[in-house]
Amino acid sequence: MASTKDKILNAAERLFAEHGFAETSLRMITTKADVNLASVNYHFGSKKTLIQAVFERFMDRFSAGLSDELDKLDASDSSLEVIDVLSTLTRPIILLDELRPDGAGVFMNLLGRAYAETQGHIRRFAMERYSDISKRFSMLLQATSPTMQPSEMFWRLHFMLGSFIFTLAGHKALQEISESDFDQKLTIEQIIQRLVPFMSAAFSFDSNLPNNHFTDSSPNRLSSLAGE
Amino acid sequence: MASTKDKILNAAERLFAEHGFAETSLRMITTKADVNLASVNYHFGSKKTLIQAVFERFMDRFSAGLSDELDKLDASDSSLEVIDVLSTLTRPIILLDELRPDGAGVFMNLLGRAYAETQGHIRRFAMERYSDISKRFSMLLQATSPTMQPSEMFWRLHFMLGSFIFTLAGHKALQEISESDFDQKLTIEQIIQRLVPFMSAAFSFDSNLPNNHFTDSSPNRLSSLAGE
DNA sequence: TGTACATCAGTGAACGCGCGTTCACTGATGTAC
DNA sequence: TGTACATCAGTGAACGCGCGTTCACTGATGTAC
Repeated sequence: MASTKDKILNAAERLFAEHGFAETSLRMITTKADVNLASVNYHFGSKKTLIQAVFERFMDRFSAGLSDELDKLDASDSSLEVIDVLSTLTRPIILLDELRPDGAGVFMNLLGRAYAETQGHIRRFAMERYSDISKRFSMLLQATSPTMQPSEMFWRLHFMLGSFIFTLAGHKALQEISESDFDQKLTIEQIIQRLVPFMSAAFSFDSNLPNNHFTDSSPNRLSSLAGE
Repeated sequence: MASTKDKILNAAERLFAEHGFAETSLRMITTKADVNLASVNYHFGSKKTLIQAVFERFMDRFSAGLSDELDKLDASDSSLEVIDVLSTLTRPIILLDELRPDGAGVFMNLLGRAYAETQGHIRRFAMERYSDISKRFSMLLQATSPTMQPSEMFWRLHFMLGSFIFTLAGHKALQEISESDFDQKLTIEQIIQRLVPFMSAAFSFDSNLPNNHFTDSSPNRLSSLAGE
């Protein structure tokens, strides 16, 4: 039998992802968890710190999984390509999804909401607590593209992050449309396996090379910025 | 002097983007708009339909702008590349941003929240009302990549949509980090001008060609799916 | 031209409701002497 | 071994508050005869 604390966390993570933070009441959580209303404030202090605890529990599992994958990458002696680094995200996400129903979707919803916060107190907390793993990841990515400017790397990382969060947070709706329109029900794993090569191709794009016709069609400030 | 109805819409769109739908009360809106509390229900019927009206007003301006750009593209006789189609998104977004303070950020926030809705009543409404312009856009994109499977196109469109929404909705935080870390304050336009070529490179990636080493490193279900 | 009625935009105050939080309390287990 | 006290997990009921919505009403403008 799970402890009261765990029962609250389990119920909360489902409901937060389903309805959002503000739209989920403590009464909904405690009813679903089958615990006393006051026990949330007893164990977590407030609704705000409960949200933080739910996010933290997911993030810890994810970053542990990612850490394992990065270890494997460090151990291999072949030279790293962009796709090798991005592929390390796959298994940690799948693991979350297997851990509990729609784990990946719930996690990405929480992550998206954390990022969307205007005040950003969760984001600030996350950037501090998980700076090691995120630095490790971006150093490996940097190594695959040694000539890329750090600022360009920064923007591309966030472009990519947006795709991952948006797609996986809303994967249920997308899967439904895909099934009704194309008779093709993709699993989460298959979605990620489309997303990873797609993003790798974008990452590998060299904005310094005028090897494309884009630069002719409009003034391209990209190359001048990235090249300075 | 703006009408009461417009004053409500103006105040609401700012506050929704800043605090979200649920966290913005009608009292906050009517105070900011300097109108009577009951006038929201008088003009819009309920909070729910007010949200819809705010979203609709933004979306109408955006789709009108995009329609103009697509007209220009139809008029040109040169053969279209992916980047030409994606570039049509730039000006309509900039126009929203010039229309009112942080217009692009507010719009993308609303769009993101509309997509994140589990029940999706806004999404359903949007898909119906704006299906013409979105079909027109995706047909042009399809034309640049005639061999791409429709299902692959569908997923890539949403991967891209995620990047746009996520990046522009949170552009203020990203701009701040960029400025403090790289001494480089990008405008919205400059962000889009990094995003568009990045995404174009991803779109142009041909998953059917085994011209990359990716397929060797792990079982690649992509090519088999896309190639059937 | 005058009167009666209808429509419309807006208002001030109140409604009931669900919310997060608090508080006094219980009962079980552990610790000190 | 027995007693007193402390700590901990949990509970039931109530608290005050802010919420969206409603309602009776006002005053201005338009329309019919």
